[in-house]
Amino acid sequence: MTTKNTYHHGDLRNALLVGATEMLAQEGVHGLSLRQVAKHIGVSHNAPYQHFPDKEALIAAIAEQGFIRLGEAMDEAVATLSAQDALSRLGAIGRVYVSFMLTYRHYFEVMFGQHPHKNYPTLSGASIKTFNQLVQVIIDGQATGQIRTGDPQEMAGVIWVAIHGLSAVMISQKMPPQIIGQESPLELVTTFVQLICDGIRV
Amino acid sequence: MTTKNTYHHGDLRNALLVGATEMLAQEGVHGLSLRQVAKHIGVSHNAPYQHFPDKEALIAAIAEQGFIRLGEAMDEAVATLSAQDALSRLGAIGRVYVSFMLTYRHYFEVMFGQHPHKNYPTLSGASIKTFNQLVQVIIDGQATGQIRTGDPQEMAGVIWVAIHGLSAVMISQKMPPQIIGQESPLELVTTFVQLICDGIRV
DNA sequence: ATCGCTATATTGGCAGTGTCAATATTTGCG
DNA sequence: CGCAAATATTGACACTGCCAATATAGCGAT
Repeated sequence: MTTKNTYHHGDLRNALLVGATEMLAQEGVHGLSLRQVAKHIGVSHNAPYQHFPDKEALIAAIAEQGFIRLGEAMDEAVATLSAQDALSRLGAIGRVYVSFMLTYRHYFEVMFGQHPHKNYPTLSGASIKTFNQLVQVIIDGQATGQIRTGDPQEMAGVIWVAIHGLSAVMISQKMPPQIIGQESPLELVTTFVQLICDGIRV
Repeated sequence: MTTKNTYHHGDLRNALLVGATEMLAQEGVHGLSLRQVAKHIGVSHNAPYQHFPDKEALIAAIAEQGFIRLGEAMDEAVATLSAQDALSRLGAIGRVYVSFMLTYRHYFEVMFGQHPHKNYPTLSGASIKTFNQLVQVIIDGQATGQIRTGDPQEMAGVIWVAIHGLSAVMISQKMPPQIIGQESPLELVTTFVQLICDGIRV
């Protein structure tokens, strides 16, 4: 049933994804090895190449899953909050985003990692779809008059980019330590979102 | 003089840094190989280990240089603008930051790349120093009454993090393509900085 | 049922990598 | 001058991604 025969695994592509994600969680993207994943699953070191042309392609597939899961988490966080309360929704999204990245920081590495040039259409499709969820929250907020008029994509962009930057900085642990570690990460997100909403100028 | 003898290069540590930075610019961090750098310089494949315990240590040294150079560029950009004009200064810093990262995107990979755990004190020192330049601009802006009161580090944090996120998104080319490519990158920075200054809320 | 085609998986091999150990060369100090 | 420390070299090992050739399984058409 689950394992039909030694030959012809039957669900190798998925097993590879799961195994690679698991290994990624432990070793990070740097320590992710196709051969190890294959060995862990119990197939030969070349079996993965039937389902992914590259190591990079496997990584892209993991990244795609990451965007999908992030989108689901954002959906959950927003669903419980009224569309009337756009600012709370933004805060909730921010907290979900950061905590997602901090929890599964291997996803972060892979979702925004170093493979910009090549084209993975389904990956970029997933990322766009997730981003559009945030845009929708902005649009709703404008409809209820809580968010000023203006291009919602641009505004969503600012928020996304700021939250993303915050995650990046927290994960890399290389940037302003004055900021990191001062408050709890999630409180920090709330502070940031408020600052973005209110602006900095007097 | 410059090359004394075949043995004992004389300035290997620096030559390694230069060579590795060069190769990084061409191949990216993924394609950076200690052995290739050594060969390019003309030393044996193990010579680097006299000056860097790790490949990671070499990368950390490059990252440190990156922060230093970024700080210098920020200094130049701010120097020509009056302290009275805090908002222009912020815009200028944002543009310098993004254009630095876009121009030397290998630096970006390395400055914020995947080596969070280990400790490289001089690296983190360099990054803090650079960040503090931005904090100073905020403080000046508060002194002249252009920026609202509040913890300058927190405010600098928002800006830094947003600009950093913008760079990250632009480099990874994986996120909202609705945003990227719409305007020129540097115009986009200006827009973003304005949005951050003014806030999003009505 | 069997033939054959295609998808799937395997073995073997290659060039390249980071790093360890042992060795060689040079420099500089007593 | 001599010798220890610093610096560089050679050799080796396990590991990596990926290519080529081979083997096995599944499955529709006859």
